[in-house]
Amino acid sequence: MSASAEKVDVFQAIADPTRREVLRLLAEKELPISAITSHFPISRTAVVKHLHILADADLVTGHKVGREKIYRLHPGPLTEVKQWLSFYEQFWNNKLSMLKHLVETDGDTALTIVQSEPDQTRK
Amino acid sequence: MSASAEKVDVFQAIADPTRREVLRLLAEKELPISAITSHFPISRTAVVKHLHILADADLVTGHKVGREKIYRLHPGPLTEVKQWLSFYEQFWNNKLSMLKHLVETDGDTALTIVQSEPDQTRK
DNA sequence: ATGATATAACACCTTTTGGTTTTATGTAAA
DNA sequence: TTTACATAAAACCAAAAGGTGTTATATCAT
Repeated sequence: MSASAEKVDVFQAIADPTRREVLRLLAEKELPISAITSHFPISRTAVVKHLHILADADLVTGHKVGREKIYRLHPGPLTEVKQWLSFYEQFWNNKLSMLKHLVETDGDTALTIVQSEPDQTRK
Repeated sequence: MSASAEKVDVFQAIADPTRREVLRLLAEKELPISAITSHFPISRTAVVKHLHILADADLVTGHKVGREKIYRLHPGPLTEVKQWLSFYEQFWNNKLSMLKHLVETDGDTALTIVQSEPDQTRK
């Protein structure tokens, strides 16, 4: 519920490389707009727009100190991304990923496991 | 190195809700374009564009079988997102996050811990 | 061969995005 | 009280995003 309160999706907020870089900067320490701007080749106005988007996604918060507006990282919403990702981790954590997921979620799957006899041709 | 080979950033690829839904569908099983389209209220052409973006981000692969083009999930590039996220996990895993990160990464930080004298005005 | 199906390739449209410059406002310092 | 600084707000712009419809091509089934 900042100035705009327009609810930006966190996935969209982190889609832009400049905004990700802003988050990285703020991870080190909170910074006023001018300090953030000095790290980029773009105008202050453009940086402010990015900050508003990040604020609307609740990824940063800003508070005024004197004539400066200090922005601070607020990483909470990133948990949504983490949760989303966790669903896909099963697909690279083991080779049987697809099959495993099918078995676990689709009760109607008729899955026949063919148990091979021990190889008696050897020895 | 698909048809377009235009290298789409994975963060941008997953920014769109429709594309995330496509990934979720393909997580269950590989599907032809028509089957994917039937899950959305948008045109086939629009779906194909989303698939191309996902393919350019290497998140899906497509192969032709007869007259159908079958798309399959290829979750590998999501590790990039996971790595990016892991950097920020420290910020919600413990309360001292900001300070801890500063101490660990900035060797030049002159951090003075002011040890207060026991309060002798009391008692 | 013919017709239905599945995709591909275009051309086009509207809204959003990421950027600019300009103008105004509040605060600190001389 | 000027002057400089830091931000805010507004108008504007080009390009990209997300969508549409049309047309063409390849394949499967009759």
